[in-house]
Amino acid sequence: MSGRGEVLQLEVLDILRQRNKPVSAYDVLGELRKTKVKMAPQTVYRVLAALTECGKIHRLESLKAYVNCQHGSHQHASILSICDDCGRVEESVAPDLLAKLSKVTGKTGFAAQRHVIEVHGLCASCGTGPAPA
Amino acid sequence: MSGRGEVLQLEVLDILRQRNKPVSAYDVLGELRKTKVKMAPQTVYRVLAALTECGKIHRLESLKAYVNCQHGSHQHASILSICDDCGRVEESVAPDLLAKLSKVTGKTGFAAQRHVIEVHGLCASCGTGPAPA
DNA sequence: TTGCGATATGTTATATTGTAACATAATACT
DNA sequence: AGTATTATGTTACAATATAACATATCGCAA
Repeated sequence: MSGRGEVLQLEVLDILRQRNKPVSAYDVLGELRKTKVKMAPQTVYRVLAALTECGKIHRLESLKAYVNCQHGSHQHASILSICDDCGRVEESVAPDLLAKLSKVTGKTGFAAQRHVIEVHGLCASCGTGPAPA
Repeated sequence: MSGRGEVLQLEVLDILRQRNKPVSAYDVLGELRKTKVKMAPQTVYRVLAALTECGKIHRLESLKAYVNCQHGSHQHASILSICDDCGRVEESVAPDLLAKLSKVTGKTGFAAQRHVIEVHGLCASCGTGPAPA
């Protein structure tokens, strides 16, 4: 393993941390291009894949976007709550729920390998006092 | 509500039923274009959105594709098991699990509205005897 | 029944997201 | 050093999705 790409990984991680919201691959690309004009999509996707793989970021399938992992990194699947109003994402961990899920899907002999759990709704701030017009 | 678009809905539903596997919007488009040369993406997406809305089909976010609902139609969120080998999708229903999920994500005051649950893995046929080389 | 507002559908164009394929460079091993 | 292997850079393009506006249909009131 080289150490070249790792600098870029940190840079991308920083971008996600600063935004603290879901960011699309092309947004990341745009950010990177501010300093690296020749940056290509492929490169960004590779970095995002690497970061996702090692659990430092999460991909939000239903938003086609990425967020920084709030726990720094972890292996077990996350439950991601997406506020459809403010866009912020909360991360929950519930191993027992994952186990139950595997059990449910396993009834037919299905062997679960990767869980994608995304919950859309409204976060506490946006749900309670939604500031009427 | 008109009855014009409903014919198209049935046609799309038929395509998904016949394939019995996840189908991309553009695959559906291609199929439709066999008889309707001028069919446009927008139209297909609108039909798919309508069918999804009323629960007759499900969108697989992690595959960017759609499947026919195995139960004909329903309102509660489905748990979709996707076999990464043969591509087939199984559908589970587990209201208690959804309730638990809402409870977990609700700890912070988050109000869940829509659950996206997709499980990748291997189905019974593909997992047990994967036909060695 | 006709006129009009609201809604659905058709059409064109374009935006966004994602990868294939190959060139080049770094690494690791003999 | 020489060479196989893996990572990275680069170009081009494929696949997915939506904006914006035109046209048609419907529901309803005057």
